[in-house]
Amino acid sequence: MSVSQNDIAKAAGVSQRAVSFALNGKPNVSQEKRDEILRVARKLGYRVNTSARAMRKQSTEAIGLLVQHFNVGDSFFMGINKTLQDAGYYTLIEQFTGVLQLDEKPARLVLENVVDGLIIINSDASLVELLHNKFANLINRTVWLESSHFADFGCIQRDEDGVCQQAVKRLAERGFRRLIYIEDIADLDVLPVPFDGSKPYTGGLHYSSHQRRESVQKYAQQIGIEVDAMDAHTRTTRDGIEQLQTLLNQQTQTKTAVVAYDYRMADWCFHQLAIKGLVCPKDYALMALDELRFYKQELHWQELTRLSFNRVKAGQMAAQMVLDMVCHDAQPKSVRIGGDWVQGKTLEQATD
Amino acid sequence: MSVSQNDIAKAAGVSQRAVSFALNGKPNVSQEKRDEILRVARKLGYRVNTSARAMRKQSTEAIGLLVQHFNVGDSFFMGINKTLQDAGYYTLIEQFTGVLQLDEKPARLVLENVVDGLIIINSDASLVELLHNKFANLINRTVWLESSHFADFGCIQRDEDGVCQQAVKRLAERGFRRLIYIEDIADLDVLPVPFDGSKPYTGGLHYSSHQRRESVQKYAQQIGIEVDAMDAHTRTTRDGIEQLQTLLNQQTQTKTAVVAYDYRMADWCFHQLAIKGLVCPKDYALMALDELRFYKQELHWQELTRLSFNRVKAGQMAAQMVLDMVCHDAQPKSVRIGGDWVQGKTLEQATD
DNA sequence: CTGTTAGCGCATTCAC
DNA sequence: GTGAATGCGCTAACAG
Repeated sequence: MSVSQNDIAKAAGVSQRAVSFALNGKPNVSQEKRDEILRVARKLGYRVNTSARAMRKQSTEAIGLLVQHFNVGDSFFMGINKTLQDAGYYTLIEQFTGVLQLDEKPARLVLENVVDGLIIINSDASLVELLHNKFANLINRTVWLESSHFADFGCIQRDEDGVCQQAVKRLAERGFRRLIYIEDIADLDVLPVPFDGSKPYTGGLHYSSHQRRESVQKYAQQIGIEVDAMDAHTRTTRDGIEQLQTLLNQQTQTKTAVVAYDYRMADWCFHQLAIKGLVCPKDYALMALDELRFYKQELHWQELTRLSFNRVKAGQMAAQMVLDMVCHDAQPKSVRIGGDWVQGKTLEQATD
Repeated sequence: MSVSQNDIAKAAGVSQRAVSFALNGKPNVSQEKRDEILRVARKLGYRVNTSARAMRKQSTEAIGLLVQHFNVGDSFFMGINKTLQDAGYYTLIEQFTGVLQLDEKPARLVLENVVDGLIIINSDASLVELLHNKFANLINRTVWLESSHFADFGCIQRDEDGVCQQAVKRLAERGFRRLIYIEDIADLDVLPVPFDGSKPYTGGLHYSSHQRRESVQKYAQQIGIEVDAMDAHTRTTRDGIEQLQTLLNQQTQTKTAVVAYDYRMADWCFHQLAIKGLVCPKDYALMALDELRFYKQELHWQELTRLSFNRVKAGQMAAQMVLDMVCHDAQPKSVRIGGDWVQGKTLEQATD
């Protein structure tokens, strides 16, 4: 069996209170007793019982992470976990698919008093309602990271609009007068089934899908730049590339750039066009509105011009925000985070 | 404050024992009392206090996930979390960098009695020693997933050797008599620093880096196929592509295929060679030994011939294994999991 | 400055 | 079939 504070107290010939105080670095224990207690504790291999402490303190010192899917979360996770670790908090992670139901397993995180606070990544509106209706006590201890929900406090989003504005502005500066905006809004109902037979993510489209297209068009129009927007549907059909090729062939004298929704979309364009014999940047210019990468250097394709969103930092911010809520009952203001411009060779006239 | 079983007992006019028994579906409570208790519990919005239960049951019903980095874990996470959820267990996640020290934050997971079992992903030998020396009680409740450690039980690895054998065999069948094996063993000391200023992963090379090269060479040699092995160093220098191009140009009459360590390496080859004007599969054949993707369809590059490792399933196996250990004191046999051959257009003579 | 003691919420044993 | 009583390991109020 594991050794308790009581065991230490007996072994060291002191009271259990002294042990608790010594272990937690509190005053009112003489230095010699403190030293002796720590010595014995180490010798006996004492380890706190987190459950007991949590019960007593009415706080689990754990933060829950509710995610729709894991495949975009890695950089967020790193930032979040690092910050929580440093603050002495545990990270409890739970995946839910689509709309979270109260009777589902992932809901235990909020149902069973296991977390002091919550970080919710990539959620849609349904979860907001659920939390507001059923868990009002949690709502001001919840941070919404990259979720469609954006209220006065507790929300962190990438500044989609600002990023698009920056992209259009930079392209205009480089003389581009026509943009082909390409994204990949999959029809969620017809997505193929993953390996394990489970349902694919059906929580609705990420809000950025609409936002980026709209914002690019808006800012391009303001400066008088022409935009052709298209949807590649790479996950359901395979014919997007012909459409893109046709659009590129319409390129007359007007300098044209392909603006991809994100790194993957750009990747797909590059690959598919290469198969068709079109080489970037010789035959066309290309940039991505989002990078979706962990370490900067992990994007092998350093030639890609892109707006990179620092998700590690965003994760750190989210964790700090939830800690402020939990520890100081604060209501930290919501923020939108901009993107970092990374100039690569896939854009002609690289002048900076 | 939150409502306890005692509150329910008072409200329903029964004893607390009855409440506990009713809520946990145990016998020795009359049906009418049971119904009434459940009704009251629902009305009052009762939620279990996980800490109290854990303390009483001497088991937290939580499994810890110790990871070196998050960026390869997504598919593992999905499988693991799903299986643990279904079994009613929580998933506690903690990242550690390089060699885990006892006085470091991530070690709290094992230090503080917060988990019933452990899944360790991508660890090197140092952690094995640590656990054996200091936490003998945890060692037979630990599953090593994709870690360099491979003992009699509790280990799950991709069958590196078998996968390479399969790759060589299939390439031989298709008439390839020369292979260029390419990988990317970065010099870890000179890796650029990530966004956040933190140290990059320095836990040593993943064992597969050595294994794949060796196995490919071994099996090729057995059949009399020539192998040129090279290291691209894409993360530190940029000149790997010239070497690859040179090797490809040496292609005389012998049918040659490029065998990439993983999807990313293949991706890099494809991109860089495209920039040089070399198109796949016209100018060269290409395959990857590992896919590293979440959903099958998420690899936009469906043309890539690859050996795909089902990490979601591996994650499920890992979770099941740790549950068997925790719940039934079992010592499940270690396993090596093979790869699935996915035939794409990047390999000529696709005949199956 | 130190020891005693009372719960935190739950599962379970024991007497009835 | 049921209620009273116990203790898990810990923190903190209280008394000495």
